[in-house]
Amino acid sequence: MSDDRRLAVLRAIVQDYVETSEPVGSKALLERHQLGVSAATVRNDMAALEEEGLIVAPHTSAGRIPTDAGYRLFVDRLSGVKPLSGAERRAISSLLDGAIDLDDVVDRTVRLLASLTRQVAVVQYPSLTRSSVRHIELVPLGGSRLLVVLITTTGRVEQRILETGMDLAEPASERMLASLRSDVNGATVGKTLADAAGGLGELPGQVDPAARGLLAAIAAELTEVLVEQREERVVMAGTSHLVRSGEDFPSSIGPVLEALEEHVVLLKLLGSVTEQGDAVAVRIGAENPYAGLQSTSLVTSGYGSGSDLVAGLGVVGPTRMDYPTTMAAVRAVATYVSRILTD
Amino acid sequence: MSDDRRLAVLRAIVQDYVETSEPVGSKALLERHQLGVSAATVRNDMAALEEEGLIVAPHTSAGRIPTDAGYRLFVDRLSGVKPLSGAERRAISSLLDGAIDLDDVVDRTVRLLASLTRQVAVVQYPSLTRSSVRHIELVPLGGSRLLVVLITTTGRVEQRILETGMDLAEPASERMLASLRSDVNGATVGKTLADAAGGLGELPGQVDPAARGLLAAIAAELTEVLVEQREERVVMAGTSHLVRSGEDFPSSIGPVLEALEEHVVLLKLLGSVTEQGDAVAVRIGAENPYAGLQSTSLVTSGYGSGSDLVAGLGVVGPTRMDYPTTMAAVRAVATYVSRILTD
DNA sequence: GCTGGCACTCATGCTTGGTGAGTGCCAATT
DNA sequence: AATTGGCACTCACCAAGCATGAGTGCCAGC
Repeated sequence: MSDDRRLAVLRAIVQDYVETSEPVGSKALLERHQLGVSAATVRNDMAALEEEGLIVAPHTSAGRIPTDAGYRLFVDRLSGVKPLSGAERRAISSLLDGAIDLDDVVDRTVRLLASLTRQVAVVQYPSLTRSSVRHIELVPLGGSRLLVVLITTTGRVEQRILETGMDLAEPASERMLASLRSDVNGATVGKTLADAAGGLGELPGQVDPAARGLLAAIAAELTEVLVEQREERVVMAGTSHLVRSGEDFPSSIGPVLEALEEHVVLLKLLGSVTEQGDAVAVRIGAENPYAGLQSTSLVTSGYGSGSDLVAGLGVVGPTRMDYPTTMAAVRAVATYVSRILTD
Repeated sequence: MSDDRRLAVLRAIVQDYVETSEPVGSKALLERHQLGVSAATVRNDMAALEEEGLIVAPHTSAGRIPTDAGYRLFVDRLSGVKPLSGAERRAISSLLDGAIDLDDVVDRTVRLLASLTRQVAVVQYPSLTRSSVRHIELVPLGGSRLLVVLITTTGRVEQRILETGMDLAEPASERMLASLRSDVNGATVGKTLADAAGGLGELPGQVDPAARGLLAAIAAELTEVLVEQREERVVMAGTSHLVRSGEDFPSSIGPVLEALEEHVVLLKLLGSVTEQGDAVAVRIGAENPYAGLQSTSLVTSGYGSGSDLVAGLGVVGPTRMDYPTTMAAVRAVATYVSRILTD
């Protein structure tokens, strides 16, 4: 019994099932693929594949559909990554090249990915923890309020408003603020965000005692932004594509939508991806730890400027998904966005 | 024939249909409401209501359901606004009081509104056009790039990065920047955003000729932010609730999701609302100009700090909606958020 | 103007029987 | 030992038929 042919049968089953969304039987397989053997032989192979847990029959007299494990094998060993068409490449570059700032890049990316894959696209904002400080600005507002602005190398801007309890309009305060500004910048600029938080901690000894209270407040605020990275954001597009592939979800798309709205979940999923380098990662069905996403697959990739990956992006869809095409699209978009961010 | 009773019948039909989501017949009506007349009489009234286009029968031997016009009449004349329960009030205040900054307020508001109404909630960020300038800051980045930060009275921060084409690290540039900073602020602070754009236009005559080019670039950038308000943002939550009420949509929830993803559409809808003061506005079914939302209703309200309304928030759901409760929730959340923003 | 009664309509749900896709197994062939 | 053709068998699916009953419109009487 040839292992090769069995795998060829699995590949054919996955391809047909993805295309037709109907369980595929031995006869249909023979018509659409040149396997060079008879239907009975294919049936024997299918029985073996079912034995190994790679395919199942939804009911007695129906064809087979791949299991999660079947898709996994397909992705790992049976599918090349389909190259994108020229039109698709052009669409990517022309759309993303028109972006005017970081928000716009992210927005265009997520929409592009959604329409390219016809699936739900998710893009994480370039993460704070992996970028470094470019500038910190202190801006006195009216009265005693102080605006703290943090600018990162990835072009992201974070701001917090701080109640200082002292009158910032006084000349003394202004001078103090100016020196604080240069001290804080000196202690942080160029460092990664985690290091910068440390740098701030060592500062108090060197500054004017009168400014210490203020510095402490500023440091606390910045540390919160820097370390706790509360503000990690994701954007999403293409949720309406879920409806189209609604039959693929056993119960309903409700739980899926709920899971997707829980941004914390998405961040976890994308976050774990960036640790794997910039390769496209695929998580299939129950490989996924979150209840609402048990019958979905994720195709994700890290992206970012230069060599350090700062965030993840990807696509969420039914396990019955055209993996080669989706993986190609995710990879292409990730590399293109990375290139744009590097400039 | 008593007009009053006919309207009472309409009210009863709307209430029952909203609750049971099934066409309501004359018999069911008698059981659940004390109308003091017989089924036959109710049937006569229903025939009259159908004549007026307020209700329809989906097919011959079924009860009646309200038309858009029927809901309209119900909302305008037949429904009080249901007061919120104490628990709901407490939930609103405790949840929103915990917010730490503007982003967080908006985020919590939209989630709160979604879970309170069990519908899709939409919240527009406080609009630029209706707030005024609190501060403008110019921050030189590395090389020749300049960061322009705009802070509004509503606490919103907008930033743009500008390629100036000159070396900003030079002492001369620094001095120039300092004077520009005060000039620009002098010409804009305290003005509404539209007026501020005008103020910037009059500035060039008064400044150092060497700085004119830079000023023009800054002014152009700010004008874009100020006037074109490109960055108006909306956030959304509770899309999974659409699935639950899926049967209420004739075709599918697909088009609805698509329309909701088109933020421009949402902005238009919410924008037109703020012109009507802070009353709760209801748009029912086909009253709505957008194709995807023809079978949905919107319940919206303006909100904002003090007397000037700066943005809209609301709820999107099927026309078969519990209007009194939804309107109460929207109103309560709008007033509470307004109060928070005013502090 | 209201009511009870009555004939009529028609969506819905259930049962029934037919159809066919697909399978598993076996004996024959290479 | 692997492959193949043949064959009996299983069920999901569909369409038709039928019963049910909710709901209606209309009419004659109060």
